[in-house]
Amino acid sequence: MEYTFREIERKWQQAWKENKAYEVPNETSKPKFYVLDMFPYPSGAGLHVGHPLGYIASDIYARFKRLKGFNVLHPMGYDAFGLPAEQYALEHGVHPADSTARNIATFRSQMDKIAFSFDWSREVKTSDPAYYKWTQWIFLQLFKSWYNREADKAEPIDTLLEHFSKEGNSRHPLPNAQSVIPGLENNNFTAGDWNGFTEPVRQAILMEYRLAYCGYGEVNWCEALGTVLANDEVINGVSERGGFPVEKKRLRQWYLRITEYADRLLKGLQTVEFSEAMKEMQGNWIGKSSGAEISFAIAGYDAATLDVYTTRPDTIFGVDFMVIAPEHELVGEITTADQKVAVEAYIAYVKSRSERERMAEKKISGVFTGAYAVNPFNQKQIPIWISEYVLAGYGTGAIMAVPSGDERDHKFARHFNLPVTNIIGEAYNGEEANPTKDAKLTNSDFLNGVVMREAIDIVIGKLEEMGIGKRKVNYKIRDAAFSRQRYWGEPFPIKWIDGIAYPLDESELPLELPYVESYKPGPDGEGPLANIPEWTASHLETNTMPGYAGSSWYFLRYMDPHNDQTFCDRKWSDYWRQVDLYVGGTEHAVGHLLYSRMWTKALFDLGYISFDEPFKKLLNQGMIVGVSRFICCDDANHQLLSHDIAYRDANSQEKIEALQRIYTTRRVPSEYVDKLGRFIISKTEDFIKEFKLQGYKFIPNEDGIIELEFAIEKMSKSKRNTINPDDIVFEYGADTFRMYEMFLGPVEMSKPWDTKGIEGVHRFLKKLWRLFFDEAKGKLVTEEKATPDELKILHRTIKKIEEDTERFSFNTSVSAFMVCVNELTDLKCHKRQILEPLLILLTPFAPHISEELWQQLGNSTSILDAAFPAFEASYLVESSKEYPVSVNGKMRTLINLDLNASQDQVQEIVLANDIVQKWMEGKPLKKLIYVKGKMVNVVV
RNA sequence: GCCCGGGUGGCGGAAUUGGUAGACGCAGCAGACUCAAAAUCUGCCGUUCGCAAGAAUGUGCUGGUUCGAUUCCAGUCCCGGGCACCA
Repeated sequence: MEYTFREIERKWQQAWKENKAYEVPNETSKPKFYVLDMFPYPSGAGLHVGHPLGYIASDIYARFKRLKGFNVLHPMGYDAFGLPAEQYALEHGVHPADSTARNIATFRSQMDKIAFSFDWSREVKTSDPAYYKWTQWIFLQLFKSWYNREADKAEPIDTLLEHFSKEGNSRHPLPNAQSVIPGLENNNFTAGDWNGFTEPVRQAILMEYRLAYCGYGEVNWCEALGTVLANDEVINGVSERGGFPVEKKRLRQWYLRITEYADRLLKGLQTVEFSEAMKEMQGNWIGKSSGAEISFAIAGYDAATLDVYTTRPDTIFGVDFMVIAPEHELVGEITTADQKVAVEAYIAYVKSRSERERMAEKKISGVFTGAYAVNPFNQKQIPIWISEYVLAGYGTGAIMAVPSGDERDHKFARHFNLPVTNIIGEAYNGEEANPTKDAKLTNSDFLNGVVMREAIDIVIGKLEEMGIGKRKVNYKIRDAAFSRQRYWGEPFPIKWIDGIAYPLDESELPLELPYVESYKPGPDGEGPLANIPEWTASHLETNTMPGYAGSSWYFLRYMDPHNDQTFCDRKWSDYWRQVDLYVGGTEHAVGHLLYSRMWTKALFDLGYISFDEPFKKLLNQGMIVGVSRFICCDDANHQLLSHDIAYRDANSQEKIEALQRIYTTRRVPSEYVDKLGRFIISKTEDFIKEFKLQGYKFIPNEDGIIELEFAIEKMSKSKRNTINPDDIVFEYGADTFRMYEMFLGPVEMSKPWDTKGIEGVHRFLKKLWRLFFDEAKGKLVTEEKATPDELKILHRTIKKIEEDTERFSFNTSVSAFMVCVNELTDLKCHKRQILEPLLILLTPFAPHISEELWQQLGNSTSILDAAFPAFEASYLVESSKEYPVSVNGKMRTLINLDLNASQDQVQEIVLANDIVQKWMEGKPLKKLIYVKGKMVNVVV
């Protein structure tokens, strides 16, 4: 009997489907385990071999946990709303709903061929009204909540109303001190004020507290995409999708008040198992820094103080100038008449520069305002400058510049010839700033001789005493822009009446996205929904939610996917709780992962779930990159040459360079390349036709082969270097494909796809098959009792696979199978006692062949329900009495030492001494060291 | 510039975390079976010297700790990733 993988795989996939083998009950006595993949965005390109890497890893782990007796939730779905589908719609006139449905069907068929153990009965699609009903519902909960800083948690807005009507906002000042509320003189009000406010004023105030709120703000506007983007969707001044320019624009936007969660998002990182790199990235994004806010008096100007934020209050005597952002509110007021022209010119110049220019050039520029601040400790007058290197959006938009300690301040001082006060003695060399915290202060009045690190607290204490400063923590993270001027997203369940946002009633959900023929932008930066008369007539919000809305909570919906009464019954979220293992790429480090962590915390605060971190352990899979091939091309002579022919004489760098001037290269799509990376000769005609190379001739080498050059690149449809998993599965089977992807290397690592290596894994499965069947003799399996050597092989393998799989080392697991099968083949071991447990071990990796052989052994139930075999330590003890000995630190040989037999160390050493002495031909032994109970080291 | 990773054969990668480096696989070489091919099997496969047994050397580089270092420490050079006027 042969290993007919296509037939076997089709048969079992069918059987598992019919038996609903992967459906997971909520009600069971088993312990739970939740393994989740980041669900895909169903793009039109379909899956390539890089995509399933993480899915295979998580599938193996899920199946492994199932064998170990867990009730494993392992679902899959689609992140179906989003920009690309709409871009595609605009370009091709296909409705996003249609193209998305078609793409999902492709994804599904590709995934089915790889035999993932997903419970498809729990599938979710974020664009499904039954799903986004609850996305809208959660949005409403955020809208109807505020963050109580005293309790450090979100609460329903009603509790805030209670505070307001009893005591105004004295205990709960506006989260954003810079907020401007029309009709409210300053941002503080009493209970009496509150009760006297009109409804619009009250609503405007409440909006400033809501966790999901609408306001005007500087946003990242992308003209080409016609929408606003979140900070994490903008990279180096261009959009992540498409690379279009992004500019700052002031627009009405919805936001999530994620800043209120900054500290908890940071602290929560300590409770989850994310990679250090991932924690670092999130930590950077949140960007916590602590220091002080200091109010400087402005000479001759009493109306306001100049407030700066600094992490280094210890350097206060080194402040040589102040710098404020060009947008700073005081600019107009403090600028002296002399400087007015220069300042206005500078502000005009700054406005003329785009975000990108600013970032690309980093020119030192600025202008003096003519005004002076006063150092509160020594009354020194400090000039106030304006420069674009100070950002309006961070801290107070003003800094105290300490050129001896800060590189940017130092450059600025140099550029404008400002004096530099040295407050760190020899630690400052006069050439460049030294940001140390460990120097002793000089020129610093009462701080002279104090180490800077310690001076920080002293200064803050003094400032607080004087009432001109306070300890302050700052974060880089900004509230997340939550609206898109787009069609293909969740509509906001909000109605605008007389400028006030009213939430829809829960009974009105879902607010369905209307079907439209055109996705053209609406008027005045509004979304396409503004083009629909019925929509605007009902005063509905015309923006839609961003792509990350639906993905911020989908892991909860899988627990209770068909519930139409609530987003997820508390009973089931209490059972499944956190995702135990979350697998996905690093690209979502500061987007999706941060947002879903915030939503989880908010839902936790509001009492809807019982945990406040969604993902317990995060495994980041690497990318599988492609190998692109290029053919050497001699355009002058119309020849396409085998690489070795073209570069035959390239024995020096000069010659190589000379040849490179003669030849160019042309990209060869993967379908023209064989497994060994050579051009497939039979396709020359097609290639010439496709790339319009009429008259070109192919020049193979002596062996009739056309060798190609290669480069490692990211797989992409446009580069035509993708490998479709369907093709691999067709040629080798899903089991081989699964094992090979794991065998390539650690899951976390990026690596190039190399098709030729897959043969080895395929050979392994055939070899395994031959332990059970011989083509001529038929069934080989016997009921004979296993020998100790065979048992040793089995139990060692069980131990290794269990340990390696538990620590996600799937590549070494696959190797362990190969070693085991090689050894059993050598021993001609065909015993059921050995082979049956081996099949169970293999099930997570290669489910089809395992199930087939399992049934062939006469088992009546599915191997999916088998129990993971336990190893017996007794078989693992080394039977050999030989131990390695090192002499002078070098491992020399094995000698006959019975260390296990004796518990008495002295006896062992004597024994070793004896033998080693003999072995060393009488050379004296100076020292004998007993190490680790198994190793004897001798120093001569 | 700052912060994380990582440098091991021709290649992908192992090494129980301080104990015989190079498992497993690919590629390569030699052989068996075969009319032949495929498939399968066996042996060899870091470098240098040697007919061989064997010896020396070897985990980016330079030092250090140790009986013993791919593993720990210091310095240095490369490669990959992230952040980047955040005061």
